[in-house]
Amino acid sequence: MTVSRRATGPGRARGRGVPDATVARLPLYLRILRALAEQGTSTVSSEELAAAAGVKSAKLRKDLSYLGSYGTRGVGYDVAYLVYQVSRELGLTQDWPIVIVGIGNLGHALANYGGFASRGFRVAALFDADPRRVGELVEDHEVLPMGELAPVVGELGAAIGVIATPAGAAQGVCDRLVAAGVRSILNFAPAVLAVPDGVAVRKVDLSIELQILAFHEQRNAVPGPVPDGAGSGPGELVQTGRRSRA
Amino acid sequence: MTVSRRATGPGRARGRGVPDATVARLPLYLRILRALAEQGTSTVSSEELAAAAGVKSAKLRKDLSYLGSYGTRGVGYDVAYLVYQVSRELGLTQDWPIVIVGIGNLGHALANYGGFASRGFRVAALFDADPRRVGELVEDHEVLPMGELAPVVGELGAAIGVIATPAGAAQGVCDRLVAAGVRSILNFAPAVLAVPDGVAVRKVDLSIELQILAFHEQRNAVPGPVPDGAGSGPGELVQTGRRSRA
DNA sequence: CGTTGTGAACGTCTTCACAGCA
DNA sequence: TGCTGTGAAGACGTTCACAACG
Repeated sequence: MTVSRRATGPGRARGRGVPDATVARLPLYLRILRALAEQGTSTVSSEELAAAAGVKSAKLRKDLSYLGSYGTRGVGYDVAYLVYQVSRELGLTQDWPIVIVGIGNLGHALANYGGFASRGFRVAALFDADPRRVGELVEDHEVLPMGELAPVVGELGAAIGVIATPAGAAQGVCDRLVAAGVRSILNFAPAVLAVPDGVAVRKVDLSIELQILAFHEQRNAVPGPVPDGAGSGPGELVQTGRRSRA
Repeated sequence: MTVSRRATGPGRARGRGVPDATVARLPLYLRILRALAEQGTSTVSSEELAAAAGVKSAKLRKDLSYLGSYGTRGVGYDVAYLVYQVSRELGLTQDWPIVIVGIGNLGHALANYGGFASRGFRVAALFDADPRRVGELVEDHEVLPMGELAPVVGELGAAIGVIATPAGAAQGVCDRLVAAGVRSILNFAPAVLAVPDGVAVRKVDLSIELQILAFHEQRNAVPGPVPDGAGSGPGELVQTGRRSRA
């Protein structure tokens, strides 16, 4: 499914073709590796790194093995080297200008979010359809009218767009982003977007997340103590039980 | 993994034990069903509903089959009835008071987010550690100091907590929420949380979402036109290609 | 000796294809 | 006839267990 090249014959190819599930975990590993680097740790074992990420060590080793053989047996992984390799695999060695459409409460929060810049993402332009919001200054950026979207996206070479509009406006905004050349979209609007082949969409739906938790609560409220163990991964329903500090 | 009861012997049990992947899609189906109901549609086929959700019809039918046999062969599903059944399965027939900790940009946006109320979630209290924010009025709620967390959570009977603090504060806030009786946590802080067994955590990491899109961009930039088809589901890397309107 | 890297087993999720029913 | 519900097959992801190796 999706987008990664499942390559060369059986058993997944040499180097190319990182599984989706692995790609979804790499940013987490990267965050932890960076924290380790900052605190001066130069080497880390799969056991330690896995514990910090909340996954099993075998999973972590298999994930990293798709990128190459970057560890040293009997020793572990060199933190700085691994940071570089993971960053490169994710395409974070370059700068990604992003545009945000819909500068309401959420759009504001996203425009101000500090976590982007440190990962190679630069909020390059903000757009809103509401004339009353156009011209407003948000974090060094003037909110632009929708008419400016195509020319500005083209000029910036922005490949990633964020939709933070109401649901009703999302598809129209999506179409305009795609027409302007955006090929990756992060959608916060509670709407299913239709896009042409070759355009990637990821969605974040806050209400859906809560509903999944409600399911957990309801199921747990009925029978008594929780009967299961922990699990991990991006597709998992919920994470439960992580005894000690990460 | 996780939390749902995988029950009664082989082949998954009668009625009980909805797979995680299915649970994660139910809120999406529910949203579409509600929209259909509002526009007066009384019956829908698996094909139509699946198209609107961006999944294959067989997947949708299998998903719904875990809840019971609520369709009519040769006809389809009764929209209103299905809305009720899905809501019940998700535990949305009751009201869920939620508390939000960390009323910065994101916390503000969450407190104001309209999508919660319509799904049975009620923002019941807001907390912040910063004395300058305490007392502030956000959407009918006065921001409370952290000292109030335990008593207020207990009084409200809040089972779901949202963490929107900086990463460094997340684990401490999490511990206090758990101590106060919260059993489900939605974490927006970029931190891996350690929780005791029986507490469910779901995380939303905005920066991770962008990094996954960056991976897609980088991979696509190299070889040329996108070589794959579409896919769907909550664990998927990215959704690509959804030709027509949903 | 300790830790990585990985083949093989296992479990889960998706898709196919069609039997079964209204 | 048309659509649902589902067994079976296949794809994917995780875990185990150990060979390979610094």
